[in-house]
Amino acid sequence: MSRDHTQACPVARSLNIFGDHWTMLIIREFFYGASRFKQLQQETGIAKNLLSERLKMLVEQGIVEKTDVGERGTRFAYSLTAKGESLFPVLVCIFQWGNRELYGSGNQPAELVEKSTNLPIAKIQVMSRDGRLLDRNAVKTRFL
Amino acid sequence: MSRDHTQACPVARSLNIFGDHWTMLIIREFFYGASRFKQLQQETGIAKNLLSERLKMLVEQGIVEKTDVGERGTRFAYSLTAKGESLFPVLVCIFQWGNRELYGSGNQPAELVEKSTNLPIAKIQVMSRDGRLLDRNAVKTRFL
DNA sequence: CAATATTGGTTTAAAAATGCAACTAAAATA
DNA sequence: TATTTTAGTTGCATTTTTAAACCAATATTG
Repeated sequence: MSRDHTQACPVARSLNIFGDHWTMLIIREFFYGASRFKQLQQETGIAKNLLSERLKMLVEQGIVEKTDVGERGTRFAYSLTAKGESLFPVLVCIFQWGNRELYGSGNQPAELVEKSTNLPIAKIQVMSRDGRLLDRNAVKTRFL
Repeated sequence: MSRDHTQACPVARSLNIFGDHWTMLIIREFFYGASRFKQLQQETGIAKNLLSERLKMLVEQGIVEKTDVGERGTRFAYSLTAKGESLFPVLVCIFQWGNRELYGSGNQPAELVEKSTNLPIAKIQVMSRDGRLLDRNAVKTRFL
């Protein structure tokens, strides 16, 4: 990745971690159940050296854990930490945006459903704490 | 940006558009009210050639509009289209994740509040259509 | 148990993208 | 009219990415 953003902004700081072509795709694979290096590499199509670097970075950032699974060997499993799992809404949000805006209606390749009911999940929206829908003009950033 | 993802996945396709170091930061500036080239460049810190390229791409993608504001001149204003505005939840989601996970509690540089009340907005969450909270294990991707 | 295949990488070189500074033309301002 | 500002473009050095080859340890097969 290119030089880090230095701004004291949560968006800029987040982009320092997953603001690139591959990282969010790796995270997606974790949500789809991948855990091994090979899986991650094949499912995303990323080059092995980049995957290696990205995983190192994600482990450093506390987003991914690396555990030994080969009886004192060189076999490892990668998985999301709690911090990594908390990216779930971000991933869902990106999924939903792409699905709504990047395909003709009815041409979507997939949809997110609740496992137990098979029903589509709700559209993610920005709301007030008492449940009113907020459009972008109703929200501002308050600097602390 | 690097070579396009070819996967038929809404996440991969979205990353082809904003999966880089700068694009989401440019979008952030639009939500903060920027409209001119100079503003976007100064607030984000992006190099001018890159900003130029990114804006061209965003206009092509139908996310940003370029309008002439200088009485038949070379003065322009950029603004989000409806497609661009629909990135608001994605941006909010990234903001909230960064704010919760990347700073010690109480050290957040900013928070998102409702303009009219000054109260913090709700945390964005993944829910079923009837309003139940869904964790990542309760959701799956159904391919169509 | 020996031979083969798989995993989880590292290394290298070429291609592409980024960062930075210098330059420019038109328009706005003084 | 002179100066400044805007909205870029151009060129070059640096950094990243891509793709392929290579490797050691482990697991699987016969």
